[in-house]
Amino acid sequence: MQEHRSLMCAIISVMPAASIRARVRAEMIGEIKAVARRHLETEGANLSLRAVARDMGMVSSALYRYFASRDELLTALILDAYNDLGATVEAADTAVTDRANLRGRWLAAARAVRGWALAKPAEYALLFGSPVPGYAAPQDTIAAAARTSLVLIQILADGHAAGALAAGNAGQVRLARAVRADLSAITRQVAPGLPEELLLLGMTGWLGLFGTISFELFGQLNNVIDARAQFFDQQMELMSDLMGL
Amino acid sequence: MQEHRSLMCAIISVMPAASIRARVRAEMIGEIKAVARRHLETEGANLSLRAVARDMGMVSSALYRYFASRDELLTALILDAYNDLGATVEAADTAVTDRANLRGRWLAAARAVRGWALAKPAEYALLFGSPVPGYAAPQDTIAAAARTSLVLIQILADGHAAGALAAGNAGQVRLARAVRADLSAITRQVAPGLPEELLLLGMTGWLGLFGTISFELFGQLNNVIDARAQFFDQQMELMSDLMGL
DNA sequence: TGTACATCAGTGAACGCGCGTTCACTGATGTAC
DNA sequence: TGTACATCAGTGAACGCGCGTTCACTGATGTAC
Repeated sequence: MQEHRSLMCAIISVMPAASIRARVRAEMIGEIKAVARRHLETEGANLSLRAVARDMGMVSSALYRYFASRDELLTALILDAYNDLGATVEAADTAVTDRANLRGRWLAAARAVRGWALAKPAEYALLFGSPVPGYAAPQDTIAAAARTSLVLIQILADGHAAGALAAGNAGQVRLARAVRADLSAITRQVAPGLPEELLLLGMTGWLGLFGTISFELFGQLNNVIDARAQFFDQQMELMSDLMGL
Repeated sequence: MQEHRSLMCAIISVMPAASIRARVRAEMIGEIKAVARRHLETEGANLSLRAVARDMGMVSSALYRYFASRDELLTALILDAYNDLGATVEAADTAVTDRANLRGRWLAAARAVRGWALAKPAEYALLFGSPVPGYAAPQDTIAAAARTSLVLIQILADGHAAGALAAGNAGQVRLARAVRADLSAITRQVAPGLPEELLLLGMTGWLGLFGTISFELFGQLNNVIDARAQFFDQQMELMSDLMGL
């Protein structure tokens, strides 16, 4: 963040006057979102424009120079959060140098999701918690939302291409026709050639991953499991076995 | 509900005068909660006492004769919801006459959870969605919250007692010490003798169950899976295999 | 059986606060000649 | 290089609405003698 800001200053100093205003504007938008994110932490999705403005030492109407409405600000936050999570998980996967180590990549990605969620619980809740009443997510968020899942699908696809997943549980899956149709619509778009049976197992892992994190964050593991990190790892190992990674 | 009410009238008619007031009071409380539940549907957890009062044709301050605060009403709703879900799942399990049909019992229980969630999405979100900001669930809810999980644990325990789960995946689980401690604290209380490895698999099923439903209800399956019911069944079959049911 | 009293449900006004959004405005910054 | 104009950020007041909670009160219902 700090570096980001000084980098911006450097950029500004070499830019023509015309874009300074644009640059400052971009920084303002960033700052508003940062303050709003802090508010999410305590208030949940009941984000108050006035409170954000107050924290920035501005009058509430000034925010309308940057966002046309409260919903638009919320959308920006959601989009950022999806991208932030996606980038984090992509980085975690990429950091595993042995690309053939599928289990290692899965575990790294899964732990990255959990780490991000624990670090930014309010944003996690915004993405994966109960829908905000009266708010409808626009189409723009779909691509950003997909980034995280694509990492997992890529791991499966890599394994399949290398023939490493032949011995997994995929052979035992009997797919219902309608489910196969849904799944093949996905593979067609993002991983041609990936068997639907394998993708089903991948979704099991995906659901188990987010299910475990949601239960931890939303309090369902209170008084049940204390060794959270180890429990999570244990569950992810099981998912890994299931997928044949 | 209709029957319930006429039953109450019958009861009232044979009761001493003193308890009529108490009876009416109980009915009032029930009606307030019913209206509040309807409001949850559209407003999420941002429940407004004034709106509830308005819908009942009362002045908002009148509600304070029945609930000391908004939080107390919320708590009552949460408690009711946990018990309602618990009773529904218990009934679904009990309805499977062949008690040795573990897979059938698991699927029946799982489908009951999903059916309840789809029928009462707002209440599901209240229990399993993002925590309500500023609201802390009191201890009273713990027992009610456990009812649903107990059904699943009982299925595992029955299977274990019958020796039916010996061939499952439990043998391959290597438990971390701290996780084993957490799990054995649970078995000691509710299912003595149940191996911790088996309970871990049970929790995987539990997490997969709620993870799948949450993703469906909270919109994460939009544009991904259309054949919801069949997809759910497919996932639950996989969980069933995993647990060895 | 009848009367005095206590209990309780519900009222209506008020307190003190919050919110999103609009609008006419002031001044500073950037643009074009 | 200097000046007239356009753009834009931010102000402050207002609109019209919401909220939870308290409090003194009225009247009806139940209780005790």
